Amino acid sequence: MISERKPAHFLQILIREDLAEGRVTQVATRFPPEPNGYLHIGHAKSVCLNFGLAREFGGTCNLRFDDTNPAREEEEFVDAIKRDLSWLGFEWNGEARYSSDNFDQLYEWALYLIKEGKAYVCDLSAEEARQYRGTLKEPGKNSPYHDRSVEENLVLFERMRNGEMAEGQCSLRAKIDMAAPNINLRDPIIYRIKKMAHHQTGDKWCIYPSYDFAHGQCDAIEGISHSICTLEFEDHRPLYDWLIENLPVPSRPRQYEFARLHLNYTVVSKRKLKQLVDEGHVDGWDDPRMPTLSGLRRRGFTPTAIRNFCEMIGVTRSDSVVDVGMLEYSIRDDLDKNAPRAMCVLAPLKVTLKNYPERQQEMLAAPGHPVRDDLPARELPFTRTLYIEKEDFREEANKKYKRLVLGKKVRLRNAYVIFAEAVVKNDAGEIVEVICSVDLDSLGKDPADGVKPKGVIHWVSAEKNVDCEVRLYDRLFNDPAPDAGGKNFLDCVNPDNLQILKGCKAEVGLANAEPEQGYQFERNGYFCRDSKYGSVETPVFNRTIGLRDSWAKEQNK
RNA sequence: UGGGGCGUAGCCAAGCGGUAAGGCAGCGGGUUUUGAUCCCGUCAUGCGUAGGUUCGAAUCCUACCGCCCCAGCCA
Repeated sequence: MISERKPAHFLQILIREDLAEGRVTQVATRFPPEPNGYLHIGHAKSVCLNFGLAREFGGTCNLRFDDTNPAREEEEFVDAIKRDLSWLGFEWNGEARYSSDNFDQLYEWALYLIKEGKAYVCDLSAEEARQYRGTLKEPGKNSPYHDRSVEENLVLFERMRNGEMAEGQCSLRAKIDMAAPNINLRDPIIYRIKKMAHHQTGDKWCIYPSYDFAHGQCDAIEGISHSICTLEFEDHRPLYDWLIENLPVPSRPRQYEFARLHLNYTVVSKRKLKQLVDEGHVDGWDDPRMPTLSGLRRRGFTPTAIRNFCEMIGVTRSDSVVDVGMLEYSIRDDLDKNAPRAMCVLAPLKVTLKNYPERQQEMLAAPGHPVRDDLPARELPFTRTLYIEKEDFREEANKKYKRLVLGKKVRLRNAYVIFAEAVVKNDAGEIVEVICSVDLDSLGKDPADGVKPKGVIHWVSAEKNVDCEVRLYDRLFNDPAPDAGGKNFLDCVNPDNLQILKGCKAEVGLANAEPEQGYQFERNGYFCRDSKYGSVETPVFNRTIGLRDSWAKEQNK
C-alpha cells in the first residue's frame, strides 16, 4: 500500500477536538438499528462509521436495538442483524442492548417531567393534535389539556400505564412551545398507548416511549459520547438537547448527523425491498440481486470489499448519489487480490485434439493465483477432448479477435498451444465441434517456430469436469434513479437481471467449493457457490461481478 | 422572510485567505499464458450565480439561485 493517508472527515476532526479540549475523555458510539428489517448497504455505512470511529479513537461501540415500537419489530430481525454485523467484521461492546432495557427508567423520567410541570397528558386525538400543531408556516396553539395540574397528570399517566385508557385516547406530551418554528418542539408526544406485547418486554407495558424520548436518554444511560445519526434527524437535535437538559440523566451525549448513502441503480427503502420480495421480483431478502447484506453475502461480496467501499465514499453532510460502479470496483479489487483462480466454461464447445491419444490423461499444474504463491496450486486433467467457450472460436475473424480461429492457433491457459484444423457442424449448420492439433512441445514455453499465439483461452477437460449451473446477474434496475419522484420503481426493474446457464463445465477442483468462497473464473468474472441452490453433484455458482471488459467496450464502439 | 441543512469534474471527495489532493469512471500508451491485474500518462484557468473586501478568494462579506429534510401517537 502506497496510498497516502486519507484526509480526516468532519466527525474525525470533531472528535479529535473533543478529545484535545477535554470535552470527551472516552469515545463511545453506538449502532442503533430498529429490529424491523434486514441490514442493507446503507446501514453498512453507518456501521463502518460508528464502529470505525470507536476503533480509531480507542473507544467502544454498542449495539442497541431501538425497539420502542412493538408494532413494527420482531425477534427474527434481531438475530439477522447480529449475524450481519459479525459477518461484516465488527464486535460490539458487551452484550447487545435494547432501548427496552430502559423502559423502567424512561417511565421514571416521564414522571419526573410531569412533576416538573414539563409534561402533560393530552386527550386530543391524533387528528386533533395535528390541527393544533399548526403547519410549517403557521404556529400551533396550546392543547386544551396543556395546563392540567401535576397531580391530575400523574393520575392520568398512571391510568395510561395501567391499561385503563384505549389506544389513541390520550398521550403524554412534553411541554415545550407550540409556536416553535421547529415543529419537533411543538409539545412532542413522548409516550403513547399500544396495547400489544413487545418482543423483549412481553406484556409488561401498554405504553411505549417515542423515539425522541428514548433515544437520547438511552445514549445518556450507556454513556455514549457521540450519537451519530443521519441528516433527517437534524431537526430533532433541539428536542434531543432539551430532554437531556431537563432530565437528571447520568451523562450528556451529543448528536451529530451525516448524509445517508444513496446508490444509483439501487433502492434501499424497506418498503420497496419488501415489495420486491413479496411480489416475487426476487427470491427473498437474501436474493443475490438484493442490496441487503445477506444478499450481497450470498452474491459473493466480501466484508472487506464492503468496508473498503464505505471508506472510499467518505462521510459528509451533503446529499449525494454514489455510483454503484464504486461498489463494483471494491469487490473486484478485493477478489482480484484474494480469490483463487479457476476455469469454467459457460457455453461449452467441444474440441478434439486429433494427435492426442485417446484414453490418455495427464495432470497439468496451474497456479492458484498469478501473484499470490500462498494460494495452493491446482491440478488440471488434460485429455483428448476438451471444452472451450463457444464465443472463443470463429471460422474467420480479423486480427483484433485474439482467440481460436480456423487455420490459426491459440494458447490454452495453463496448457498447450492448439491449432484449429476443421469444424464439425450439425444439420442446422451450427458448429458442434472443432478438430484441432496440439503442439505438445508448447507447455510452459513458446512454440518451436517462435510464433507466439496472440490469444489465450480457458478450457476444461470434456472427460473430467464438474457439471454446474451458473447464474449471471445484472443490475436489478436499469434506471439510475428508480426511486426518483414520479415513477414507479417496479417499472425500472431490469428484465434481464438474471441469466441462468445450465450445463456449464468447471474444473474438477470446484466440486469442493464452499459458499462465500470467491473464485475468479478466469476471463469470466468472480463467482461463488450458491448457499441455497444446487446439489453436491451439480453446484450452482453465482457471478458476483464480471471482470472489467475492454474487449466488450471495444466492440461496442 | 416558517425552520433546518447542502451546493468543488460524469460520480464520490479533500481544501478552512497564498494560487484546485485523492479515488471511481473515461481517454491514450506499456507489460502480461486472464482482452483481467499491474504500470505510465491524461482528465476543473475552475469551486451554484452576481457583486464586494483583499496584493491575493473555493475559502471572508452581501444578495440571489438550486437541491434536500420537517406538519406519525414511525424510526
